[in-house]
Order: sequence, then C-alpha cells, then structure tokens
Amino acid sequence: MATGRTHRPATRSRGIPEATVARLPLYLRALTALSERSVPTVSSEELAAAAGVNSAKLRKDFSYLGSYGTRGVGYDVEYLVYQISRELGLTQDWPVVIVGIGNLGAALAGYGGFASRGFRVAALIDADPAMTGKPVAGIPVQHSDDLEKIIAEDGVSIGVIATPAGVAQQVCDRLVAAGVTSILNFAPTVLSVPDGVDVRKVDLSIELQILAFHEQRKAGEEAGAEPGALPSAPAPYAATEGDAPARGGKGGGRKGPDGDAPAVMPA
Amino acid sequence: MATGRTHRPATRSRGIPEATVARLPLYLRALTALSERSVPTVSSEELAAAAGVNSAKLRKDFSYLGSYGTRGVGYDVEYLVYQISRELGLTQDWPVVIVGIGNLGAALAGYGGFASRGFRVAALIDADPAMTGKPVAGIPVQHSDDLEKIIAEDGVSIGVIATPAGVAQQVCDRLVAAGVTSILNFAPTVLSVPDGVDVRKVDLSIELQILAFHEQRKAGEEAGAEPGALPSAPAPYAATEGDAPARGGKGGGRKGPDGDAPAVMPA
DNA sequence: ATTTGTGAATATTTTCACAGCG
DNA sequence: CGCTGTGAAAATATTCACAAAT
Repeated sequence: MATGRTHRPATRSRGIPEATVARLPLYLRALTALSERSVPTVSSEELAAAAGVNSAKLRKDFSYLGSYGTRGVGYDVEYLVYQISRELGLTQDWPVVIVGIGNLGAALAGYGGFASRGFRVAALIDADPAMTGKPVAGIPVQHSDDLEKIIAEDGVSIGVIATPAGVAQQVCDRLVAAGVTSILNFAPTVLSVPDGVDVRKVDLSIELQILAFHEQRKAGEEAGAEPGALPSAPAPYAATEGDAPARGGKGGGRKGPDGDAPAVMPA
Repeated sequence: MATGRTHRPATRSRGIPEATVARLPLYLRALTALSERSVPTVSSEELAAAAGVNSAKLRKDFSYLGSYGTRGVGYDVEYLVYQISRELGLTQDWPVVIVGIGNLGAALAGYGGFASRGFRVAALIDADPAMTGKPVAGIPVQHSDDLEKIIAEDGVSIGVIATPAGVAQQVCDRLVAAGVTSILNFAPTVLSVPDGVDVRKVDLSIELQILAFHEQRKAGEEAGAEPGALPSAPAPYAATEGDAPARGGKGGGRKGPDGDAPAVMPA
C-alpha cells in the first residue's frame, strides 16, 4: 500500500494483516481512555463499541497478537494497552520532524496525540527564513538548509511533510537521502520513494470527495430523482452524453486558472 | 464503513465498490494535472503511474463507471475528468461548514483543494467569542450559537469537525440535528451518529502509529534482532511476560497524567 | 453463565491474462 | 499492433457460529 514495488507479500512478517494493524491504534485509544478511568477489564463487546467496530472483528484482530483475554471475563485493560503499544512499536521513542510549518504544520506540532504516544517532535523545519527561530508550539523552527544535519543528529526515521504540493517531492527526496524511512505526507501529491521507504498520505480533500459521493447518493435515493442532479443510475456505456464535454473534443477545454494542481495548502 | 448499522449491503446502489470510490479522487487529481498540461489522452499505464496504483486496478475501477476508454488509444482526459467528477458528485456545489477554528481549522479553511473541487466553505464556526468576526482565510468566523441557523440558511449537508475531542460529540449532535448528513471528523474520538449519517475520520496520530509499526519491523529485520527492542516474533500465547504489566495486576498501574484521551488538539 | 479464540463460510478486493476492438 | 474491458483466479478481509475455557 505504500512500499515501493512488488517486493514482499505486503502482509509479511509475523503476518498481522494490514487491516488489523490499521485498527490497533483505534483499540489503543479506546483502551487508554478506559485505563484512565481505571477500568480493570473489558469485554470484546464493550471495547468494540468504544472503538467503533464489531466484536467479532476485534476478537479476530486480537487473536493475531496472541491470546491476551480470559474467557468468561474479558481483557485486562493495562495488559492489553501494553501489548498493543509494544506491537505498534510505541514503547520506544520515535523522533519525528515536521517539514512545512504553516497552519497545518503548526497544528501538527501542537497536536497532543503525538506526544502522548511514543512520538516526539524532534524538529520543525521550514524554508521561510522569516520563520527560523520562531517558536511554534514551544519548539523553535529551524531552517531547511539544516535538514540533513538535524535528521542525522537526532536519528530521525519518520518525517511529516506539510508543505505545499509543489515542493513535497523534493522535500521527500532530501528526507530519504538523509535517512528517513517512513513518511507521512499531507501534501496532495503522489510521492515516489525508493523501495524500503514507507509513505502514508492524508489527503483532506479526498475524504471530502468520498463524502460527497455518498451524499449525492442519498440525495438521489430519497425521492426517485433530483431536480438538477443526475438521477440514481446513469446506465453504463455512456448514456449520459449531451452535457458532457464532447468526447475526444481536443480543443480548448474549460477549467479556469484554478484547476487544482499547485494546491495552495498553507506552508 | 460509516453508516449506522446493518442496513444496506454497504456497497449498494449501482454498486461501485467502496475501494474504487476511495480511489476516484486520486485519479481525478492526476487527470486534472494532465488536463492543465493540455494532455489530450492517457493510457491506463500512464495514468496509473501518476496516481500511484497499478494499471489493472485502474482499468477495473474505470470499468465500474462504464466504458470510457478507446482500445488501442487510451482515455480522453477531459471526458474522464468530467465523468469522474460527476460520479463523485463534484459537478454540484457543496457548501461546507468547518467547526473549530484553531490551527487545524484555519489550515482547512485555507486549503485550496476544497475550493477547486465542488466544495465551498460556507462558514467557519468557533465557540470562542474572541474569535467571532475575525476573518480566517478571508472568511469571518461565526459564533457557535448560530450553528443551527447557519446550516439551515445555507443548506449545508457536510460538516467538518476540527474541535478538541472533548466537544466533538456534542458538536456532531448539533450538526446532525440541524440537518448535516455527512461529517468529516478530525477529532480523535469515535462519533456516534444516527443511521443515514456518514462519518469519515482523519486521525493524524493513527497514521503515525501505523508508520511506527512498519518502521519497527524494518529495524527488527535489518539484522536479526535489535538491542533494546523486541525481536521479530514474540510467539503467540504470552511468551513475553516479564517486563509486561503483570497480567491482571489490578493495582495502581503506571501512566502519568498525560495518557491521551482529552487530546490537546488545537481548537 | 459468560466470553474468548478460531475454524469455516462469505464477501470484498486485487491481480492475472487474454479476447476483442479500434 | 496496442490498449481497453473483463471474466476467472488468487489474495484479503469480514462475519458467523460454536467449542473450549474459566
């Protein structure tokens, strides 16, 4: 899903399925909340509800980690918090650098959820000289000229890119060259990285588009058809020509000077 | 994946698989970039590379939309942009409200990727009276007292929650009561919503945790075992007791006053 | 009595590989 | 030819349902 190319069966290693890995943080969050309320044990049913999944799935997920529950009783909260943390690698310290300190970068820097897990914001990096030295969330911003040095000195292996899309790839290249092997990308671009480097992306507008899709569906279903909008099923095989840009029409093409690519994203 | 309970076959309607829907925005972005460079056609191979997927998957995805390509040639860029936009519901205008105007909310408000698709930031809402009237990204912040009125007046059906976790559920409840049926949640909480309301979540720290998992794997593989860290396979069935919080130990339990739950997230 | 852990059944997603069309 | 569109196969993921454990 993120690794370079065909390489290993993706879900390799001791073979915890990717889908399960993606849910572990969810369970961990729910468990941490219970832990804080000093709840000693939970059943799969309760925990599943708190995490927003169904209990069969949760039990199956946990079964990949080992037999950490007690039949007839449930799971010991503290014990499970520890086991999941360990599995996720959160029992060790992960220094992280955030590159691009605009609104988003600042939000990330101040985000409590990082510090409370094994993550430590080792440095904030921005290309704007005016930002250099300015403290954001209590951490002084450093200039991107020093990127390589910072990464080497702190032994950083995880980088967060919160720059404008236009410079994301070059920032990525520098991070990778400097030794970073995991990247969380907020810029709306596909990053290409060498094999062995993991990239995960968070694209704010993609999520909205998925919502729009479902929203549209709801509107179309609610009463046969909509006024202006297309009705439910625009039969496959181009039944809906007419107001579509005449297929193959190579001429001008609409789309103002605001299309999308250089996405303004705060830097 | 977000709808209330067992209800409809999830991937219902004209039956575009969820996995495909989730990739359409990706294709759209790549196509828009091509469109801006006035590229008239693309092959599945090229487009797949630009979108970061493999070409068989892309062709399969497009096959759910209809036969929009030309054998031996490829896909007409403009035509495909239109078809995907329409499928995603982006040919109509979606007014969106953002609740919680901290760093994150401000980043979202200024995010170019919204405006460039069918999304229009109809209002920014914050509970802090000091924020009221202050323009953020050119839009004046409104007070949350007026939330219901704003949603009704603008016919908003999509809401973005960027508040602290502690108030996310109540904000959600108000949004839903006021008529919002799709929610994008950035607060690290599981929101419960009535049937028929879609929720998608973006959790910044979850993504990092998934990266940490893979990062840990890399470290463990690279040379048999690690110094301090656990080696690759902590055999199932609790082989790894010892430094774990004695199972069932109900007493104190570690965990400072910084656990996680009330997550500080900027408001 | 409960509630876990898990095989087996089902559903979904990805990938292969090639017929068919332009 | 080259490239799409798609059945069929393979791989993943989810759900069922119940035996086993406390």
